[in-house]
Formats: sequence, structure tokens, C-alpha cells
Amino acid sequence: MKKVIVILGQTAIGKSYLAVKIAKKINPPAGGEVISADSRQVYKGIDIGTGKITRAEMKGIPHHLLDVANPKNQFTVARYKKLAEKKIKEIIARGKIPIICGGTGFYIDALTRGTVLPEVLPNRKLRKKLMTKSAIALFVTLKKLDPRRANNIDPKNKIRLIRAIEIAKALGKVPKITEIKPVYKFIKIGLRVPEDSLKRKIRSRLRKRIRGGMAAELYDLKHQGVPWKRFIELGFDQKYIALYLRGKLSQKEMFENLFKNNWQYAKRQMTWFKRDPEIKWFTPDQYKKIEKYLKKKL
RNA sequence: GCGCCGGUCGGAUAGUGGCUAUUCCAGUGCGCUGUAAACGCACCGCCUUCGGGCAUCGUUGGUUCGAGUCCAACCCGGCGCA
Repeated sequence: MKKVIVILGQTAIGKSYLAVKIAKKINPPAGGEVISADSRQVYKGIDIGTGKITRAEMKGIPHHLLDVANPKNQFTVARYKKLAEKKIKEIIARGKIPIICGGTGFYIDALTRGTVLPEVLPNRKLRKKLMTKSAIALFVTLKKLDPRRANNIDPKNKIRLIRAIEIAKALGKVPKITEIKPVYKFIKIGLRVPEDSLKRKIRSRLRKRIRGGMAAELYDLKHQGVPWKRFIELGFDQKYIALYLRGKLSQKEMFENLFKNNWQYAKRQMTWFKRDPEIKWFTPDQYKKIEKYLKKKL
């Protein structure tokens, strides 16, 4: 079975850097290519705002699934899975090793597991209509459309209920889950550091991003007609930048809010990763160990 | 100094004298196989054998069967007048 490397970990920990390093060293002379696993970096134009790797940092290693979606539209896991699988295939065909790198555990799991997901595009009109209903009402509706999903969904989570209904309606029948046996062997490398160390990393990266022009980027996006609501919807850091620009927050308050936002995210990421026993954990400075581990596994 | 207003969990807030002091934010933990940086849930004074137990609404007294709520004095903060 073909091997695929996965590099995951909390925000700001240094995944991208490691991915490039591995891509250069592993599997000589062909090396590897990186496929991002980040639900926000898929959007074009939000570079600093999502902490995207820069051209220079890529050091010539091809990176995929960055900038593949318009921020005005909604991207979905199903789409991610489809695109990523295609990229994996192509990279392997080139004799290289695919390196999945990112912090969106949900996407990594979707890709790593054998579940087949038919693509169902978001239906704004339906969503808007459903949003006005109560969670209980939505749950009842879902139960009729897709009892299996209703069985294990969180009945209080309207967002999930709405998406489930949307899918059931779009498919026109009760959605079935199809599992296919795994095609690739995923080697999962997790990066982890002590809490206070991660906090420092997050702070310093934030400072860098602010200096790098997060605010200017925000202006550009607004110019291109990305509605304000989208930023909120996506939970982006930009929302605090905008409040600062409007004078609603002091610079210090803005920074603290940004930090808080990132830290909360980092914790949620860990909650997700913790459950996966396949992840082999390292600290970012254990490069030699990681390389050794990979060589053994490949 | 006088007058007015206010002091409730880390912050903000609700609370006709009567069950269990509310909600939001922050904090902590967790969940999530179709929006996932989104979204949801639990806990969030102290102790706990997880059944519950003990506190608590600036302080001290008082009225009352019963006070966060009424009264008095004091302390603190804000505003106004001197």
C-alpha cells in the first residue's frame, strides 16, 4: 500500500516548516509535495489572515489545496476530500510522497477514513429558512428524512441539523454510508509542545501577522466584495482587526482578543487530536527522531 | 460637608420579601464522520463517599415566620451642589 505522510498539530506550532523539510529530505531524489489540510487556507486572498505559508517558505516544494476556493462561497469537507484524493494520486504518479499538512482535524479524518461523501453544495435559501426554526423542529424533520443521522446527531446543534437536512433533501433519498477499504497507509505525525510554550508561539506569530499587514488584506477582501458576515461566519481573526480599525478596540485589546481566539482554537484542536491513537507525537525540535521514525515506516 | 445614584461568582448584568440568585463574556473540560478557526454540551464560591452538604449578594446591626430585596449606621465608588 502506498504511504502518505500526515503532519498535524495545533496552530502556530511549526507544521508547515516541518512539512517542507521532510518534503526535501525524504524519498530522494524525488522528494515530496505538500497538501494543505486547513479549512481556511483553501480560500484565495486570505493569506496573512490564515497564516498561510509564503512562497519563500515553500522553498520550491509544491503546495496544494491553498487558494482553491473563493471566500465568498462556502467550502465543504466533501469537496476537500475529493480534491485531496486527486492530488494524492497525482503526486504518487510523479513518484513523490504526498505530505498532508494542516490543523483541521475534521478534514484529516475525512480524508484518512474510507467513508464516501457525495458532494452536496450548500443551499443558502434552504439554510435561511431552516435557521428560523427551533432545534427541536429541525430534529423532527431530520428524523423523517434521515433517521440514521438523527440517531447520532446532537439534537441541539442547529448548524449540524440544518446541514443534515440539506444533504438528505439534496440526495432525494435517505443517504447511505458507504465505506471503502483504505487505499493508502497514512503515517500520522503530531507536533506538540507544552502549553506555555505554545502560548508564546501563538503570540509571536500574531505579532508577525499584524506587522505583515492583516489589516490591509482585510481592506482588499472587502473591496472584492467579501461580505462582513462571512468573516464572522468563518470565525476569522479579522473581526478583531476590523473592530480595532473602527476604534472600538484599543490596540492592546485587539491583540488580547486575537490571542484569545487563537488559543481557544488551539485547545479545540487538541481535543480533536487526542482521540486519535494513530498519531505519533513529537516536539518540533525532534527532527532527527521524526526522520528516523518516517524512514522506518516508509 | 450636603444631596442623589450605585456596590450581586474573574468582568458585565438580572433579581414583585418566600422554592434551586439569572443571563452574557472570560476560564476549564468535553463532543462532533457532511458549514469544523464554524457549531454544540457540561462545569464554573467551598467541601463531597457525587446522593448531597456548607456558604454567599460592601460591612455591621435591625424589622420579619422568612431579607440580595425593607430600615439604620458605617465603608467604598460615581455624579451634582457647595
